Amino acid sequence: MLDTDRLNATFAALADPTRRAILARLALGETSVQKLAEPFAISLPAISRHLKVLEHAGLISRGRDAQMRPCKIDTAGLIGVDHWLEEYRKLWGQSMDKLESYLEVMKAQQGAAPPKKSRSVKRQGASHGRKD
Amino acid sequence: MLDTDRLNATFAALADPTRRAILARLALGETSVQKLAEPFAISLPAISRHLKVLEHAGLISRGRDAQMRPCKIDTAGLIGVDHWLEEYRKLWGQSMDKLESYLEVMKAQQGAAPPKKSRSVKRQGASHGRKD
DNA sequence: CGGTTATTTAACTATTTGGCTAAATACGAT
DNA sequence: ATCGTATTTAGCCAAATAGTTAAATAACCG
Repeated sequence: MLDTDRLNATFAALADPTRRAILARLALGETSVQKLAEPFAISLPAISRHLKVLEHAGLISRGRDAQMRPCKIDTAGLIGVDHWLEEYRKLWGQSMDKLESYLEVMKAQQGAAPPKKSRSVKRQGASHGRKD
Repeated sequence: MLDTDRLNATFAALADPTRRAILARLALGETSVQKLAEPFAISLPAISRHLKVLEHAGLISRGRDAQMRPCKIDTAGLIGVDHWLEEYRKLWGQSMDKLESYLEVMKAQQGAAPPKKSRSVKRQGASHGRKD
């Protein structure tokens, strides 16, 4: 798959709020299709198709556990976006400052805790309260 | 406009390779619609509509110069994407090394001292092959 | 004013997308 | 084998999208 097609697919996948919400849920950890479907008012087949789109976009991958197909985030798609964005970050000046302060923090902590940027990483917390 | 709608629009806009190419061109500087259209095999009205989509997505803005409507990048949309991505960056560990080496390069390039605040990042050709 | 250039709007068509329901498939348990 | 649960495929429809050409608008030029 060409880089260009992959980006087409990834951005297109991210353009749908239901799919972004699914991704937000998956950021908390692997789950079954049913569990993923719960918060939404749409049919299971609809969810199934959203998942196919996300998978095709390199945003999730799927395993097999009995009759379930647990989904988890695949970072490939996100990294693709991040990399694409890299070209443009120089356009809004803050990059250096941000990187600088981030690095400062890291050095101060010397490999102790993982990124302490903006939000905290709640492993268990249910509310990822995104309106997303 | 809700955050969610804005993201829908931005991601949808970025899902089209023509629009990404337009953005890549605009990263080099402001231009007229005609100039923007040149590299493409599609009609001017088609370009015009792409521009409308990009504008609506907060990715470009337009001025007026005689009968031309020069377009330039609006960082708002890109920053929106970057911010959305922030939630997910923790999922792929590489951040430290990458930031580290990036900063290293920057320091090497603009004379000894670490760029304290807001040093504008020089354009240094290099890296990222653009297939877009 | 009338002409030329730059860009947009209108009207139409083909394709894609997202949703639905009903039916099919895949496993595990009985 | 048959049943029950989990998920996908099929077929249908409505709305959105990307392209087209032709016509409209906007601003400058003589």
